[in-house]
Amino acid sequence: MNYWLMKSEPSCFSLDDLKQMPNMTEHWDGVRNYQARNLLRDTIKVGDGVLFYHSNCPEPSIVGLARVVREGYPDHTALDPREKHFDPKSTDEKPIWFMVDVQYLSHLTHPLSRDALRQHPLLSGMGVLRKGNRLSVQPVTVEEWQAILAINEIEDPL
DNA sequence: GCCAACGTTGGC
DNA sequence: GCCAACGTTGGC
Repeated sequence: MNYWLMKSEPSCFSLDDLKQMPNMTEHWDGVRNYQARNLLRDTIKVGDGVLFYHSNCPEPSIVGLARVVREGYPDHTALDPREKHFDPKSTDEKPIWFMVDVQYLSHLTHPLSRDALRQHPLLSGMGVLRKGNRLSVQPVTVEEWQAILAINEIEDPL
């Protein structure tokens, strides 16, 4: 069991959007960074926990929880020329980019802003706070996961 | 909108 | 293989 933080711009795809999908599930497509790709393809497993992070918005925050319900498979949006994230180097035979499916679990009653994370002794070291960190999928420790659950007074949903 | 940090590209 | 130029990310 591993834990991950996934970033999304709420103007593009928010936690509410995920909740409103059929089965509250959506594929996490469009990642075009090799380090994140490797995680999506090789490391992230069904049942892993996901912290849903809103980036590039007035108050960037961890806003909710999700879980992985399908493991790495080719990102079809890389194969479609009409798609924004189309990549001509990726093919059906040799896909370059991968995605997983994530399912909505819950909103946090106390979303955690960057300031809130910085002020918490167990969360101030989180990767998402590091300067220049642009990884859109990044690992979270079990301590960080549990601290966030404790702050929100919720049982581990996984 | 600004700009720093980072990844990628491509000429050499 | 180096490195400058460029595009993107993302906090502020």
